[in-house]
Amino acid sequence: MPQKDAFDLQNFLPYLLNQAAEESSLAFQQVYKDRYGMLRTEWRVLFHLGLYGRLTAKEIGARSKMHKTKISRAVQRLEDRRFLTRSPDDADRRQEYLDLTGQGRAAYRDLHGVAEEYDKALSDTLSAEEERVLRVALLKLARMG
Amino acid sequence: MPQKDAFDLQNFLPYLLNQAAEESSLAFQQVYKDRYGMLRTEWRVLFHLGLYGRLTAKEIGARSKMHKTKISRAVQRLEDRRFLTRSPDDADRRQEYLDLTGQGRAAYRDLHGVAEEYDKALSDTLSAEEERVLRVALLKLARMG
DNA sequence: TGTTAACGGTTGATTTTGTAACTAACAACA
DNA sequence: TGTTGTTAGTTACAAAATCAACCGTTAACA
Repeated sequence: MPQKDAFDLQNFLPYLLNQAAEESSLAFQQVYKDRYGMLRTEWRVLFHLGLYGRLTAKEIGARSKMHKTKISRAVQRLEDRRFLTRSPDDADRRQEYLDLTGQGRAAYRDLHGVAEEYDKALSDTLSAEEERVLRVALLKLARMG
Repeated sequence: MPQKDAFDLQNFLPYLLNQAAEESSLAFQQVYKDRYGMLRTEWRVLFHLGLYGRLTAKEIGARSKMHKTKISRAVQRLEDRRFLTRSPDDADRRQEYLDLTGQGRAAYRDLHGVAEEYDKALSDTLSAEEERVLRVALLKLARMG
């Protein structure tokens, strides 16, 4: 009993967004995994530190909306692999500052370049107007702007 | 050493898509989880069968791009909970046909309605033109059209 | 036919995530 | 100060995703 129905999966925004997100992250994911053995959470933490400099785990959480346990584990792994260091905050000893190491900054610069190129390649599959509207709409849906 | 940089995370399409996808699936996820104890993979299998009728696991894989192990386990769980049944294909005994049970169809109809309403609510945060362009762009990025 | 390769689907081991409970430090205020 | 509540971050355990190896069937073709 196939339902001929106007509303199918491809019209459902959450599904559509998920498919587009998955498809569009695939190739980039491969790069940070192959080159640096990183997971998505680790790449995100690295990017935050590369972009904004010294941050605490909490600040990364506020910006990225990742859960604190994810961040905690990503920081742990990045520290193990010498991509970042921690330093205690003497004013509030519950938290610690995170800084990229030289190696971390090198990885960040490398991946940042790859991301920028990759973003350009994706944008090139769209018209200028499509791209502009897409970014605005996504920001709204992600409630980031 | 904060890098003042034009290209930050919020400009990176895969990141933006991920954030929008996550944010926009949250509320709907809650519904199929609370009402039917389903996971995302299970909801997807249910929807495919509800929309297109009898299918094999392989056909679901081709349409949804989910990995076959995910589908296998989702089918297993849906069968355990009496949302679908399997029948052997005598012409090719490697595969089996999947059909929703009455209970499965009822769950599908319910969730389909919820999805449609939810999609409408999401669309309402966008202008008509934004919505139109967004859907086209997402289909392109997901390589579905 | 007999052999080999490919296919649909499942299973098991490992990795990753999610949820809750926890520790240590700080804050508020009697 | 002392008590109570909150916060930053970690850990333990359960749930889920991933990956490779696997089983039984079918296809290809010598």
